[in-house]
Amino acid sequence: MEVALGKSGEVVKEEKRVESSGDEDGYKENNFLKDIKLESAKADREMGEVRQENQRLRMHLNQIMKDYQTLQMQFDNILKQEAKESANMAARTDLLDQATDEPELVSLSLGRSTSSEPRKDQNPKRLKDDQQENEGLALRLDSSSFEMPKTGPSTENSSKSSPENSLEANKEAGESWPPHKVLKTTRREDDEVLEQNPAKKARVSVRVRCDTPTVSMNDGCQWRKYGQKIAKGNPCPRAYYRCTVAPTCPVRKQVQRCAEDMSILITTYEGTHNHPLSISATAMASTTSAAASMLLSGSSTSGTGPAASSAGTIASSSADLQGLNFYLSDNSNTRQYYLPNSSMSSAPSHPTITLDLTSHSSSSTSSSSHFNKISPSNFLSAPRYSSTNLNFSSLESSPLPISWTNNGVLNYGTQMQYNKNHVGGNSLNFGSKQNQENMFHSFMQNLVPNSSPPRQILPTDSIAAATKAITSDPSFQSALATALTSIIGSNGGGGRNLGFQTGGENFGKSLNFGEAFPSPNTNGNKCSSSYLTQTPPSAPNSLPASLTFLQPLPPPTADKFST
DNA sequence: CGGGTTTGACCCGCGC
DNA sequence: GCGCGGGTCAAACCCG
Repeated sequence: MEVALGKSGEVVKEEKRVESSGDEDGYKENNFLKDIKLESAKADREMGEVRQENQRLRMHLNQIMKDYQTLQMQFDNILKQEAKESANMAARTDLLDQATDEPELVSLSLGRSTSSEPRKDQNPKRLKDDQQENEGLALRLDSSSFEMPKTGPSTENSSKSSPENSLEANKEAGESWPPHKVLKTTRREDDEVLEQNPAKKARVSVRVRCDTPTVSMNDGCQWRKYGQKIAKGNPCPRAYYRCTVAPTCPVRKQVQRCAEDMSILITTYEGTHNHPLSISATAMASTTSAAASMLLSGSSTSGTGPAASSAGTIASSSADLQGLNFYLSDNSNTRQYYLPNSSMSSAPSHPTITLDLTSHSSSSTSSSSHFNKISPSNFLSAPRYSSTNLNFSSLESSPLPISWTNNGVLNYGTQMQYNKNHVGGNSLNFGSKQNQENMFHSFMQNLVPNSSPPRQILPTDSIAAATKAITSDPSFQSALATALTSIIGSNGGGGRNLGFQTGGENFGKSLNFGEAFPSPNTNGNKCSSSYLTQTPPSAPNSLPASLTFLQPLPPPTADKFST
């Protein structure tokens, strides 16, 4: 009994305890409810904040969309304007061709050119029109090598306007360089191919200022040196490199220092990469391809009688010329043509474009002067050669006009010139002195189509500011158009590779502005070519459909390339 | 040992 | 036909 009583007593106690505990639970419950209410209120407040933030973001988004549409409209206008002016350019090119009477070789040069490397064009003149087009685009990005996530009307357009796109794959296969061990045995085949496809490969020569004795262009590709030669008239040997990224890659390049100014490094690219490129290599490929397409389109207007099919190329080429300060001159008769300051002539062999990235101040040490004053004999000794030069140099008095802030806003110096004085009125001086190279390099580096997802998400203010700057500044519009056409025109068909069409409809959607436009090269490489930083091989460039302005690429991991 | 560089020889186109 | 010059080959060499 006691036990039972005791037990019952315990039970009672336990019940009381339970009651008391029930009271505690009730208290806790109340507190919990209070907490819930508090948290609910807090959540409401936070939700309100989130809503406000959401609204702000929405407003920002709307603003961005507005800016985007504005930009897109401006881009369309630019394209239309360029289309008009391309007709003028074609007409002038015809005049030029009549004057030169030297078809096929058109050397395009960015900036003044003291080119001491007269090119001997050895291939016969028997070119078919379509082959000319192919040749002209020899250095453009190979679309077949890339996985294009985006397809669309641009594909049709490009395929229509540039039948060479479809031909390029075959051409690639045809002129692919065999591994050097089988070079000899297959050489005849190559010759046959060349005979069948006598279109001379377009060459793009890049002149950069490089004070360091051993540094050469680090353009993102892997090169194997296969020869060296002392060229006549130049004490500096010319080195021959072959692209080794892919064993069958036909791309070759020549590296040589300018005889007149040893600090100037002349790198000549020839051929088309038939493999994915790194981002930095893509930048160079874009640049060179744009120049090549321009060159080709220019040559297509030469006296050899381009087919009507080249008209599209002409248009694209003229578009490429937009915003670039380049010079037309004819070496053969010491004549200068001022398209937007360009010199153009032709020779029977490799069409060559020279991108002169040397600063004007540096060039003043050489015998050549600014291209506005240059005598054709200064850059091409042989009368049969001529060149078209795209000049990124500007007048001496023009300090560095452009800088990018961390906000992604492009700042123009007050002396940024949007020169409309010249015929065609499309010259754009990218500033002078040594910084211009960096500017261009940064510019090019950030024009690299980027397929890799790691992309800086910008503060909307930065985007809006950048967009605003773009939409409001005609100079940058021109520069942007130039950069775009360097990609669009690179495939001669309106950027099929990049997944946007020249109409700009798709373009804007893929245009991203990185958080910061890169500062000039920080890797200590004195070569202006250092902007082409080598990217890790793990970043294959399936050519993206986006044009991305990114933060500076990491410094090159290694510069294997030396002259 | 493999890959890249060096370097003399060779090929080929062009001009005389 | 010959010489010149650019471009390429390939064995030897170098280097990590």
